[in-house]
Amino acid sequence: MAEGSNSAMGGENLLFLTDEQLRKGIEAMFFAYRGFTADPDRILDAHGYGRAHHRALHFINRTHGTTVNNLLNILGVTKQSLNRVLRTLIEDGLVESRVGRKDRRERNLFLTEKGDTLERALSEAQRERMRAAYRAAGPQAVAGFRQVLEAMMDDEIRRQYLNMRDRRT
Amino acid sequence: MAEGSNSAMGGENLLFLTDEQLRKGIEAMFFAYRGFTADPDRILDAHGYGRAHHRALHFINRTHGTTVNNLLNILGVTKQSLNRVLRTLIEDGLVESRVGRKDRRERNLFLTEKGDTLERALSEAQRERMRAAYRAAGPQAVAGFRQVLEAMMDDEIRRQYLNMRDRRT
DNA sequence: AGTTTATGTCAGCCTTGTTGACATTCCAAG
DNA sequence: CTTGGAATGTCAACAAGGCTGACATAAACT
Repeated sequence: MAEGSNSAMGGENLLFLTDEQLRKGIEAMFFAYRGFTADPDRILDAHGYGRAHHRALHFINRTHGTTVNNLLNILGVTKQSLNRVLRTLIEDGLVESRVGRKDRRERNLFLTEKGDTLERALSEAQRERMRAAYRAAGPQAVAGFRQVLEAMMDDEIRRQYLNMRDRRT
Repeated sequence: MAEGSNSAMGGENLLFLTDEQLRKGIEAMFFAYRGFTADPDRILDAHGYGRAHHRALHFINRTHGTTVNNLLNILGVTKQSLNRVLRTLIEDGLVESRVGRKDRRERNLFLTEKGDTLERALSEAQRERMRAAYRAAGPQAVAGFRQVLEAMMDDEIRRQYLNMRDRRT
């Protein structure tokens, strides 16, 4: 089923992909990712946090009340690594960890107002860059952008990604 | 094609960009980048190298005979950091450092055959994923993908990126 | 001759990833 | 009710790869 999608373009020539073009795409990913993280990095730095904190804040905000285990799966790091970050966020009063009501072994994670404020600042910086890029590239491009990115994810991850709010545009 | 993309082409054009959509794009970047680096990471690991080595190999291959300084600009790290990586690559016989002919203070960097072999293995893994993603998404999407990524880079970087072989598709 | 540039290198620090070991809590199956 | 195992937290140790600062050379420039 994955095949046959080509026909969509009226039998158009199906991607002549030279190594050159592919390498160019690879470089585009590399450089764009740098830009993508540059703005939040500056804000984080001013607060004494790193990218790991940003990721935690982002996904806690995304899925209010998520458990630690769920967060581990999404982030793809070890619990020890996440825990270090999480601990400082909790100590600093950005994140609240509540004992689960159904299963009291679990902890449900929430942003405090303070945490929400920082998350908002970080994501606003990032959204602003994304918005600008989208504007510069146009609507057609935006659709293509998402399609390629999604196709590039590992299967397991893509499922999680698609299940995260907003199913399909 | 129906030019102008959407319907509205008037003044404040197109793109209703909800925060939701922007956040979704941000997550797509995050997850896709993970997939993007997953395959090379496995190969690198087997050789006892890390992502930093991959980046060095990639750009030395891209611009044969580049100087250390040039590489520093492209990679955006300190010379100490690059040097650590470069030293092991030279010691292991993957990279050759020749004294500059015009200016003998400079070192020109080249991949040895061994270095070329590894670079090829790494980039082939990455190109394969990129190729698959492109195929799955279609030609339109590919163009859009590159456009958005380029718009997302910092200006300075974008210039370097565009000047790197293959000027514009 | 004196200054600047390109590179290398030593030392030390930080973040964020890893493993392994172990304690605690507490759900759920027997 | 006991117990196995899941979910979580935490301690310790280590590695990669960023960073800064200081200093050494050699070559080029003025």
